[in-house]
Amino acid sequence: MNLKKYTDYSLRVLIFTGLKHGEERARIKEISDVYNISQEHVRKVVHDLVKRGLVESTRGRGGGIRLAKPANEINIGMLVRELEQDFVLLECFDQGVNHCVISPGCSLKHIINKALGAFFKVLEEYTLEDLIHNEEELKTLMGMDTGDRKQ
Amino acid sequence: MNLKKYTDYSLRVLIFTGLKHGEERARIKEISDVYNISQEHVRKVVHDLVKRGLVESTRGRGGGIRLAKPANEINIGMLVRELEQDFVLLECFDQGVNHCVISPGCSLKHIINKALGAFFKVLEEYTLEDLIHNEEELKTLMGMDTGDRKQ
DNA sequence: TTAAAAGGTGTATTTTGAATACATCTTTAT
DNA sequence: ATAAAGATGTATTCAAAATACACCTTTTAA
Repeated sequence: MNLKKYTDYSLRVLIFTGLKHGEERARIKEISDVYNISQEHVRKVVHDLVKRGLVESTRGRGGGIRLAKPANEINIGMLVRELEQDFVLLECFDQGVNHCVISPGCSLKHIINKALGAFFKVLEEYTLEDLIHNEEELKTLMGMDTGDRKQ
Repeated sequence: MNLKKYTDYSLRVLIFTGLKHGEERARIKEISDVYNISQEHVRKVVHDLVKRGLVESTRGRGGGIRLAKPANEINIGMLVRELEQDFVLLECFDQGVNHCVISPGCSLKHIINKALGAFFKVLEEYTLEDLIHNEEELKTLMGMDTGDRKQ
């Protein structure tokens, strides 16, 4: 059982971006440096987040990305749901592939579904804001605490 | 997000086995036939369940497997936990691999862990007995309803 | 007006782990 | 003895994720 690294990266990109305020923008290069993830991956993730309407980007010199909406409107549960798309926890979750004869009378899928629901219910109680509430600590960890990162 | 097929298979093997009573035993061949899973895989799964002490097997003619303890003592949550072993939902779940700089101050892992806890809490409310409560229906679906499957 | 900085996009390759298959051994009832 | 049943280790296949590469477009400051 796992989530995709992609999901992990996306969340981290949002955390980083959420620490920028006003006209400040996060650059792919910065994000790539802070997390030690290749620019290529960050690019992909960012592009995807733009398509989903979670961040907005500006091209060209002085460009970068910033959140497309307030951090407290970005729900973690919904985010993870979107990023992970398919939840085929059991063969029978995917009609069309399923050929388990007992699935019509099998309670397992209901139980697993209920558990999955509980999983997301918890995630849905949080927003990006909860992930960046300790802004100063995070900035320190990222080496953004000096305030002069003009490169 | 997904579970291993292996986990799915294991649960199904247990369901089938749980439908046998008294001195009746389930044979790998039977299980393989009912679910249309190759004997090779069933073999692996069964072997694993034996090692985990969930079923006991008898070799030789007239052999087969049966539950090693009452169905209501086989907890679904514990089972899934065991079968899925590693839950590295985020990079930072695996110290040793993790190199995310913000992990010491990152709330995400706590949230995900809480959600995972909720997932298992639901599963832990059920035992194998709950999965075979509709014994007759399951037997019918499996083509075991005639009562004479002596092959 | 052009060069550099920034993101956009498609495709290719690598890696990993699950899924599957094969071969051969051991045990035991008849 | 032998056939039925499980035990076990290894090898192969396959798919998906992870990663890398190449090149395009937009913007703006010099």
